[in-house]
Amino acid sequence: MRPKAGTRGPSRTRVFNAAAAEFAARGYAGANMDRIARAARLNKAMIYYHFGSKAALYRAILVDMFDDVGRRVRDVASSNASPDDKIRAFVAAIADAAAAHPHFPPIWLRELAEGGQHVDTATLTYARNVLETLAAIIHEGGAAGRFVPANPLVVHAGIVAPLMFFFVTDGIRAKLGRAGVTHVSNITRAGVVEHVQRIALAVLEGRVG
Amino acid sequence: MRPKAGTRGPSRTRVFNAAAAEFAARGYAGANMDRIARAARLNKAMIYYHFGSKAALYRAILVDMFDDVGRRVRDVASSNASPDDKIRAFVAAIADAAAAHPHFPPIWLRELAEGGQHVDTATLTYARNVLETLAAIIHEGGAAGRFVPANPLVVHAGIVAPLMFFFVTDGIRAKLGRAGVTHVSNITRAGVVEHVQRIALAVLEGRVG
DNA sequence: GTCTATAAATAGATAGAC
DNA sequence: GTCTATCTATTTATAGAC
Repeated sequence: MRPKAGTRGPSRTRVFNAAAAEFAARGYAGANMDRIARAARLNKAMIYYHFGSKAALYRAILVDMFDDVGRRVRDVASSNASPDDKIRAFVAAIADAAAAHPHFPPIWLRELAEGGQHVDTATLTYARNVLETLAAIIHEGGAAGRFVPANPLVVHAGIVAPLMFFFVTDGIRAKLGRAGVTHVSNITRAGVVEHVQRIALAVLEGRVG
Repeated sequence: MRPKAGTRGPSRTRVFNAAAAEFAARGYAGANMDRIARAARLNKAMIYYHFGSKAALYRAILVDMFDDVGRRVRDVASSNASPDDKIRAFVAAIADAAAAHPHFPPIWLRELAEGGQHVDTATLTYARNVLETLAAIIHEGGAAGRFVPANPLVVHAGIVAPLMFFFVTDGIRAKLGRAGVTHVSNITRAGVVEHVQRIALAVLEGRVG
């Protein structure tokens, strides 16, 4: 197995982490190589020494992200929990991955917004595996007579979309709170995860209509 | 040959439409003033003549977007439909606004991803009004004994997040389809809207847990 | 209102020393 | 592996003619 990004030498790791933060905050086009170099406490030439180009650097971050999510999700599917618990664990796994890689939600959201422009075949395969894993859990639950038939892509979107929204709207929720909107502060990560788990199960168990 | 849609009308409108498409496709930083000018079949100087700067042009599009969504949503709330139907109409209104302004979902999603960096006070007020309108409908349903208490922000996210995902993932869904993922083609706008309506009502009527 | 031409700044990428 | 210096292309923005 390829070593995880971040274990391959101090300067490469520093570049990787600085770049992840920069891409998350400003997007691919908005990201600036000079700023990444400064944040990594290195010079710009070192970025090109380690990664070759801005695009390659970005793709390395994408692959690292999906690699991790994929691993977590596969662990869930290969456990011998009940289908219900696997769905709960699937939701938790996505949330855990997002919490472990704070740059993940903004980067992924932007990638969606631009139609997966920077997603190469390798990255797409990782993303696809996450989806297929969920599909397998749904199928398993159907075979066990616990789930009704459901489109895996729709269920997936119903899980990922609200979670990404939650992780990404910290800043905006704070802005709304300062603008006088109530109900802002009593939204917690655990609460959102539980909410999403319940909705996913209600859908899969045919309790929504 | 007839001008392309979006290049008709007075020059200010042409700039506006071309810019909306460009910002949607490439984000604020990725958008290019030359490309906007070409798409509007005008020269770049005209953009500055009409809007002054790239940032001002972008903000004009943001305000226009939220202004329209706000109008549609207010119409829903001020009708005398039942709370259930108002929720259904609220969901449909968001989807209609997104369909009427195809640039809306990608721009909004990116804006979320960067924490509302380009959202000024005016835009925030529009966004806030949409939320308060939903809160009012929820409150009304509660007073009528039809809805259980629910956090409006959570309900709002549960509606908007999946809808935005749907509108924004056309390209990626096509990519996934070509990569062999099944269940991709039988996702329709109407189906997603109905799904989201049902989930929102299931949540508000206390049927999810 | 509309255009051409260009200034001024920025940013991705590379050369070459150490 | 790390650095400084720089090349080259791109891009926001403006000047000024018509």
